[in-house]
Amino acid sequence: MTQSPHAEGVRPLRADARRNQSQLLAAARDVFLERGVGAPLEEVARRAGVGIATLYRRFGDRQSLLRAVVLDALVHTKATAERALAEEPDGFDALTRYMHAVLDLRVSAVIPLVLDEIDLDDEELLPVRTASARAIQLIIDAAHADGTLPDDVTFADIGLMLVRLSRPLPGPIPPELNARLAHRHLDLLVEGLRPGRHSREPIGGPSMSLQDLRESSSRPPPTDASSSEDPAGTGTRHRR
Amino acid sequence: MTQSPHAEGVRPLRADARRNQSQLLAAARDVFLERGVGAPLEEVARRAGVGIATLYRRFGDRQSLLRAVVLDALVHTKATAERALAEEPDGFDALTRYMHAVLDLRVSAVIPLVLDEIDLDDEELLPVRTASARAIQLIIDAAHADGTLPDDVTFADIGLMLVRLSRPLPGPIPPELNARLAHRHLDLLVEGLRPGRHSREPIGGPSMSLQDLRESSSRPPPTDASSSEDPAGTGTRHRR
DNA sequence: GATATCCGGAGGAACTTCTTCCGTTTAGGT
DNA sequence: ACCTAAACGGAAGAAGTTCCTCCGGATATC
Repeated sequence: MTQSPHAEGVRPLRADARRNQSQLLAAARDVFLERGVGAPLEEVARRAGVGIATLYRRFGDRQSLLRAVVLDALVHTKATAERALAEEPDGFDALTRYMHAVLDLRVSAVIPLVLDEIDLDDEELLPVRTASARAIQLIIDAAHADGTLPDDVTFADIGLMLVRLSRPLPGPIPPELNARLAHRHLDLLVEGLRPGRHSREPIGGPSMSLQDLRESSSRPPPTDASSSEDPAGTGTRHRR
Repeated sequence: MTQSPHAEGVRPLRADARRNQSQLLAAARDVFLERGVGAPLEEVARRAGVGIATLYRRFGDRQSLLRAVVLDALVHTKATAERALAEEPDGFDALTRYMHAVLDLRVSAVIPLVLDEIDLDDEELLPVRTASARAIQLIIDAAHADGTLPDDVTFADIGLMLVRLSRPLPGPIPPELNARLAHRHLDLLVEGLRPGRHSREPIGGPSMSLQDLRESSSRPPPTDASSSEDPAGTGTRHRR
């Protein structure tokens, strides 16, 4: 996943080892998000489809694994933010796009999770962290500047709402539904609850009743009730 | 906390026992919310300020405790919903008020949490559950009816957003700040992100920078940057 | 086809959590 | 003020998890 900037002199990993490493990283991100940073490492290994020994071989201990997950998250977040700002002329559009993209990374909630587990201020993490924060701040500044985002909505608001939206909902909800709900709820936040806004399009994602919700753990989620697109249900399409 | 409908023939609990029971219930709710339903019962007891034996004396096992927490949650939710609907003429106002009140109960996220741990369909829980759901649905219907809530915003949307907002944010955030942020983020959802809405008042709660956020685990949260009220910082004041 | 690199899973050590038991404390009536 | 049934707390053995290393076997790469 990460294009690891392999230091010179150290021979690169064998192909299978590299593959396992990135699978472990992805699995760790998901497991830590779902069950907290104290989750059993055996579950991480299992979900990555590798043996526990491989996890210990790639990442010496829980700390290193956490650090790697965070580093990965920061790098991707920064790239995502920069791309959004570069490609969307309107500040609000850039912000919206950034937020949806970050949800797909399933990454924003990792940083607060590890806050009392690892040191974010060391020389490896600090620069990436600063750069990432700056990239996000640029988007927010842009949205403030062209008046499309109220001044009292700040960095922390955006970041924390992303944390709330990124965390998988508790209970036996299938991951795919969870992802679609996250995007729908982001739409809800972005478009607001009140009606009568300038020609509001219907929000994306499944419009579910309590009944639907109850059945969602067994059956596949209902097709979008309010809109027609995304028949394949890839789960990555959404408004805007 | 609950006015337990003491069955006849069974002598009522002694005063200290009753107090401990409700403290345990509150502690259990918080601990399960923070660390999941698998959290050590010893921590529940510690937070309730009682010995572990007392927990086992009041609630035979983890299951019973979970059931009691859920029951408590449902009863309070229902009451809150009914009060909101009765006292607010406007549908949207009722909904908003209900949502803020539920956040204060710190209760909505418990139901999904226990979904695969206990049976919600038995004869004790089912009626309360149905009644509670109906009360909420009434509010939503009212808001739909007088056009203050878009039709495609459903029961599940409201419920799940409350779950997201009720769960304490991960990381070392003091509980009091967590509560204020939850209300602020609800305001964000309710009022939306876009500016220029009909004379929007500033949203409540701390308007924080990344810096503020970082320091929030050690220092007390900053006084509201955007508004002046709530100098005592009781944490229960918010917009609307 | 040789070999350095990597893999998986078993298994003992260490730790966490559960749950009961019993001597001590306290509420509430007289 | 005193008595007693009711309730309490914490210690401690049992049971269950999780950690982490070691080694025989598999596989990528030259």
